[in-house]
Amino acid sequence: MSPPLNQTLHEWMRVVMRHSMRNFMLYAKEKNHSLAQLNALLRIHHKGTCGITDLGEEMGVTSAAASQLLEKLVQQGLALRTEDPSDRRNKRVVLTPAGEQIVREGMAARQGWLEELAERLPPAEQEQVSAALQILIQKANQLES
Amino acid sequence: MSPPLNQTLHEWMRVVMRHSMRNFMLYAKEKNHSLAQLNALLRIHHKGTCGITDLGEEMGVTSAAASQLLEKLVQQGLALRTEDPSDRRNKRVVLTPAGEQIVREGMAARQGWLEELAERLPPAEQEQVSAALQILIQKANQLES
DNA sequence: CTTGATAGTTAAGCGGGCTGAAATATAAAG
DNA sequence: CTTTATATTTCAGCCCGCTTAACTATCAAG
Repeated sequence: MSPPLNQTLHEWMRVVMRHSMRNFMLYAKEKNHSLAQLNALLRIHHKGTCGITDLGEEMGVTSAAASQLLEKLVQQGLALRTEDPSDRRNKRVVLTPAGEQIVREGMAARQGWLEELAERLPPAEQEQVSAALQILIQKANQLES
Repeated sequence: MSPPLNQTLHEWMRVVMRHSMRNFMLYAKEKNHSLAQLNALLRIHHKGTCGITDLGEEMGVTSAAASQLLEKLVQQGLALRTEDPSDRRNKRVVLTPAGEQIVREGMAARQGWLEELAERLPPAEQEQVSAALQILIQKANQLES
């Protein structure tokens, strides 16, 4: 019998946060991006395409801040701003391939330690862990839609 | 048969990062702490007690930066600096109860969505997930020591 | 006691992100 | 056409964190 899931989750997240936050900040510094920029890339990646105000709300900042942040991303060739033809007040924001690349790298930087860990598990346990995570993933997707 | 663990981990981390990063940044803003400060608290919490230079190395910044950052934490009553009696050049950094509290709150903010998700799983799946995460936790602790 | 190494602090300067307010452009309503 | 609302941008001013470089304090070796 395993400990209650709540307690296990708490402990697990402690481990995850310690590693992934550290790795992510080091990656940001190495690549000369700010955390705010990386977070914005992650948001845009997730939403697919969205307006500037949406983006700001999502990140908890004013639309002015979002606009300025986006400008930096555009200058770096990581994102694109295009007008919405149906209402030219709105802009549509999307990531460039370079922007998508940064998102992928950032993920990899954050989860490298986990993959290393996973490799050292015997196949049976790998199977067990994979099955359990699939449950969580599925439930998360379900709650989001 | 579940998908390969590597692929599952990748997908899982995408979900975790999206939620936990967002929640963490919103928490930081709400409480008027910077991410750098929260990260420092997390580091000190984990190392238990350490010198200023150590802390800087851990975070990937110079010792000057670490010293300044720490000063802010001390002013806010979140950390304490004491001299090492055996070598008074060294300082020992520890968290105050208020500092520990912030760490706990930050974790809670990051994992709230996960707990909500876990509650909606049937008991059998909760058990299955908990068992699998225990495997990962154990392996992580083992790799760290 | 002097020399040199080590740990930490302080100060100046730089760039980044945020806000509030003003400005611009577009759309919708009367 | 005028008015009002919406989406975004620009600007000034602020705070923050980082770095380099200079400085202080302490220790250890000769």
